[in-house]
Amino acid sequence: METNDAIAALTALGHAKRLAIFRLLVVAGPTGRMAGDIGDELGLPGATLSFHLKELVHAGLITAEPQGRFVCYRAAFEAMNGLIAYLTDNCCAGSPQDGCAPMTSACRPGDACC
Amino acid sequence: METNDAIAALTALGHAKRLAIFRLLVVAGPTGRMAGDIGDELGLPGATLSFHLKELVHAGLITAEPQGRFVCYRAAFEAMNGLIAYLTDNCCAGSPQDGCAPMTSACRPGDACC
DNA sequence: TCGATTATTCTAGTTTCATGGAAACAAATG
DNA sequence: CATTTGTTTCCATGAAACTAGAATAATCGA
Repeated sequence: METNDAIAALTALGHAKRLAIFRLLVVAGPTGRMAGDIGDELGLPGATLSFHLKELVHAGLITAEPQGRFVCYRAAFEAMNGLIAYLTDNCCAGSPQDGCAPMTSACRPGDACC
Repeated sequence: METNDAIAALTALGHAKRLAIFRLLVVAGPTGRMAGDIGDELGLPGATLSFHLKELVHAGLITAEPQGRFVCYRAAFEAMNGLIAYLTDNCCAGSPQDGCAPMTSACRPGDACC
């Protein structure tokens, strides 16, 4: 993932309503959710919802698939994983013995940090 | 990690200069870097650097430790890992068989998604 | 075709953030 | 104590983001 992509993704997620939308779609999984469904669940006016959905699509974090009158939104899991990889890339300059991170569930055996 | 903490962290990272600072500290590992050192490396004026460092500290992503006239900044790896865990928490409502994510390096065996 | 439903774009008002020079502050040094 | 060096705070300016009502576009059922 490029730096600019990471910034775009992080900026998009750094907002309460967009993070709520994204989390909703992450939990929903590959099935996704309809736009109106999301708006109902989060109590967002149409225009506001549409604005934030567009931001998330533009950041590459979700995808939109029109289905007749409806639009199905889904989390882009590859982008999410790419973002996570970007944040941890080359941590501690690749010297695990530095013990930069505690052994948490977010650490993987092959990581530089762990 | 609480939702508000995650938002604060994501907002802080969603900015080119702050992301550069954070990445620098992630690569530096537990040793950390001095404030002036960071400013030199990234070419930031003192005031601007101090502003962004404060934002990152406030978001819990880095820590500051005064050492005489110097201040050593370090990445808060636990916060970083907590943020990553927040993003992926309960993905696909805990049904791995949905195949919500491809098997990437960011996926761990125990994940709901993978 | 017509009306109802769903979603997006337009638009304007408000708020919030980023920048960096100058000044202030703190700690070490002579 | 005065000076130097490293860092932070103050502040004014300019830029960008958020919100949501109203208008618009697209689709479906009757």
